Amino acid sequence: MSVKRSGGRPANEEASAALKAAALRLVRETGYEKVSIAAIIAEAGVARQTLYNRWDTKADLILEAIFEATNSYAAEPDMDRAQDYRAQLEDFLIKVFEHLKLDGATIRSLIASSQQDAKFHASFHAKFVLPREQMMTLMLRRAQDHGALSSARNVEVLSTMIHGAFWYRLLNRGVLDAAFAKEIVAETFA
Amino acid sequence: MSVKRSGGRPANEEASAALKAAALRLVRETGYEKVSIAAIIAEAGVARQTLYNRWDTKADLILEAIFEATNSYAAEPDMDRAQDYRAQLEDFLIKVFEHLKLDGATIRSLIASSQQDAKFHASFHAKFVLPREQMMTLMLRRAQDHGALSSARNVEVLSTMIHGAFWYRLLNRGVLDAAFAKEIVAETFA
DNA sequence: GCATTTAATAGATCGCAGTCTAACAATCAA
DNA sequence: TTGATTGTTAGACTGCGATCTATTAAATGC
Repeated sequence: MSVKRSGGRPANEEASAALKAAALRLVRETGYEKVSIAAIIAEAGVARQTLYNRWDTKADLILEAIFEATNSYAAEPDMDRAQDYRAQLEDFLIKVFEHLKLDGATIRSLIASSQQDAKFHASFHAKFVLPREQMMTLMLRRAQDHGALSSARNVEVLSTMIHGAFWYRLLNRGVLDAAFAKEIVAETFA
Repeated sequence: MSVKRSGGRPANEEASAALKAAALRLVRETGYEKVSIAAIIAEAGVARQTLYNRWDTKADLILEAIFEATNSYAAEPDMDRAQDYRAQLEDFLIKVFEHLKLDGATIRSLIASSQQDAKFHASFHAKFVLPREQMMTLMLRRAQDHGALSSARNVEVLSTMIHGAFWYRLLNRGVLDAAFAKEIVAETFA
């Protein structure tokens, strides 16, 4: 996949790492909108163009920084619970909500950015949105295959409704807690 | 409600109307992001400060322009169908989706703006989001009161899931058509 | 008329994301 | 060593939303 290239100065990997670290720290500390590119490159100690050599926009940088820091958790459903599908969904939602306490504000800003920039929307959707949607659909389908969920239900639509519910709460600054997770599960399996 | 005031040049109502008309036309024609304040005031033939005397931000102006142009339709559920609650919800969703074909892109941009500006979020939520959410909850509650929907369901959560589903589709450029409306209704009354 | 108050206007200014330029640095191939 | 290629740097520049300034205009009360 790597492009053939002969010669040329190699990109400085430390610069990339410093930029991601600076971006993540500043954004979590100060908030996406209040952090300027100038502040990020000052903190990372690199030139402005070095950032734009690697990422197209501020949103692309922050997405990658957040993604690397968080794709380790809140990503996989708990397989120890493979027999109790309601509990598995509830645990999964609780873990997602837990993560949103840390990065919810940033993710809201990334969703906003994705509405204003078609190119960023495509990469945000592919890297962040779609995998989570597919995982949810998979969980529901397994529940359906094992009879925990009626075979008459449309799991894709249900998945959209569940994801939609917490996007809606996130974007409208509603409460995202364990009680809400329980309520979603109750409606899903009603 | 109007503040007592003696003297002072009266605000020019034509300027407000011209600004809203220019904003609405340009935004529908060109798209929210591509329309500049400079273009709007040029089209309306007023000074920049005149716009900012009336609205705090571009988003506030566009919200009011869209709102005045559209709160007439897609706002009320069809009372002729007060006996068939599934059909009433389906019709309502279809009407909302129909409107989104015209202004969906603009509303996406307003949702994005509301994530980046707390003050605008408050007014967008109060004027646009909350009334629609309450209407949906009311429809579901009536269905529940008449036995069309199980009394065990939580109508607030259901309302969030339904609204969430089409926010999610809207923000992710998914298809919002009559088939999706039918599917949502099917899952809601499942 | 005259002082006061509020609007409208043109245009300068600010802050910030993103682009462009020109000089310099690090690598490979010959 | 030399030339080609790509990366880094500092800083100028652009575009746009929003603010600020100074001047002029339209209303009121005395």
